[in-house]
Amino acid sequence: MLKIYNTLTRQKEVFKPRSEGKVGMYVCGMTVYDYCHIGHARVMVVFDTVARYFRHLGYDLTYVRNITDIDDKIIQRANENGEDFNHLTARFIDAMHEDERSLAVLPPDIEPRATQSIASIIAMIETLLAKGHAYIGSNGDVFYAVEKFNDYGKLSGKKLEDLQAGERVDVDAAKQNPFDFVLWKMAKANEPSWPSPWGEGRPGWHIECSAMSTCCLGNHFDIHGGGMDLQFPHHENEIAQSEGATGEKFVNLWMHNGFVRVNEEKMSKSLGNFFTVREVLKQYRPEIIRFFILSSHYRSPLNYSDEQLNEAATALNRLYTALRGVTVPDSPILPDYQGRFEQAMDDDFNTAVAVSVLFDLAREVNKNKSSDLKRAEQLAASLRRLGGLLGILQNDPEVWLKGGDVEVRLQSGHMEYEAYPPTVVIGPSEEAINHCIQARLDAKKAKNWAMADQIRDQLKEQGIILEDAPNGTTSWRRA
RNA sequence: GGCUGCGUAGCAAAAUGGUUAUGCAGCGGCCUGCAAAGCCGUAUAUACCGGUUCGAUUCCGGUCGCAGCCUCCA
Repeated sequence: MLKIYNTLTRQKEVFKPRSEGKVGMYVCGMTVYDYCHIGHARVMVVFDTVARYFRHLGYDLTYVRNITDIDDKIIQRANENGEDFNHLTARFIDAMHEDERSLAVLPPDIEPRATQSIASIIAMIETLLAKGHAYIGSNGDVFYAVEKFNDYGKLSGKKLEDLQAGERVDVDAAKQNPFDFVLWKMAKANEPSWPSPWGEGRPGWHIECSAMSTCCLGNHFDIHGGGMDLQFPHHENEIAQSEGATGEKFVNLWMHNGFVRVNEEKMSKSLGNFFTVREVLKQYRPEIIRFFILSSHYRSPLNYSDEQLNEAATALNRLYTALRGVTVPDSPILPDYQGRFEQAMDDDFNTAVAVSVLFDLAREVNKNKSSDLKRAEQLAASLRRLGGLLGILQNDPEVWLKGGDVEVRLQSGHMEYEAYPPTVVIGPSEEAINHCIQARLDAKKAKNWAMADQIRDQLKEQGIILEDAPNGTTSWRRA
């Protein structure tokens, strides 16, 4: 029985789809004026994992994640670069897809873009005006009137009278209430714009999500997700817009993931303390990042540091080490482990516990390797398949363990969405390593332990760890 | 000021009204020429103060500390 924490009710609820066996899920995606950072990666990985699990449970899922490809920051950045805004967003959409692909994030079913949804945005604004939820301000912009929506604040638990308007930013004189927000913004000279009943302009940020989500999934759908910081005002405003326009309930269940932090502080663009995915990828392989994200619960804060990433790498090595040397048959997942795994995931997608099941499985594989190979193979198959549900452990173990430090080369620009980023291994070549291993085997045969140990130590300094097997062979991996 | 949420062993991170989380690091042992990996065993915990209870880390109240939102932000 799947339970999910609902921000709207502040508790875990048994998930009940609106329509038997079907799920509609909308997640707020990126504003594409820069590269994705680890915080964005968390959203992608978390909701990808949610999507994978829904499908594993047999739901017919429609996963929609939008792209905001027009807003003030995009215009500003394009101006700074002396670049057409369409060109700018195209570049960063490509880059985002590369990052996603490297993190084993499966593409959403629908990826609507604001600039391709202008007609439905305008239609929704017209409805809001007609119903008296919106007005045209003195500057020509169309605003949403928050006071006309009784439930305003129900998601974030805020009351209009408690909010501190103008505390950090000047209040726009064109607004009737300081918390009214823009639905349609009039274009200044040389700004990108679209024709509308109110003049040339562009949509406000919040309206695009209301328009795109209801357009793709219907007026009322199951799940809406995004980062914690979108709770207010973005999601609050989406509710006001959508419910104001349709008169129907908008979303049953709101999911919000926690922040990635750096030194106990939110990683964010404005603080400038962010690490882009491609930056981190220079040092860590993508699966390590994914594992790092999944090793804590999606609603908890996640502290980013080298120590954490290194630990994730070590942990992942342990899982791959268990898989090493075992032929993994195409057998079903062992029921007891599947049960434990699902119990964890059913509890609000508790990936941390799900991962711990993988470690238990790894121990059992290791234990049975020498005594009961058949059993070990079955366990390994379960380990690999359960890992697959989380989007990890799909590499060849030998290849993974020989991978070590790599440089992942992303080719921004116009790479095929499907292409996996090529990795470049740092350190001695396989040929050189094998040569050393042979020399050491000879030394061992001559019982020249000093020589054998010296060779091993030298390799270790270069990040190569040797492991002697009982049958006299030596295998190696990169640290 | 208003509203969220959090405080678990050396580190990270789950869970639970009474019973092993898990990973890394540590300690002891097995294995090994010695290692590595693996296996077995083992230590260290629930911010503080009250309350409810036969029993609380878990529920309730308070204190302290931390983070987030109340501009844009995943």
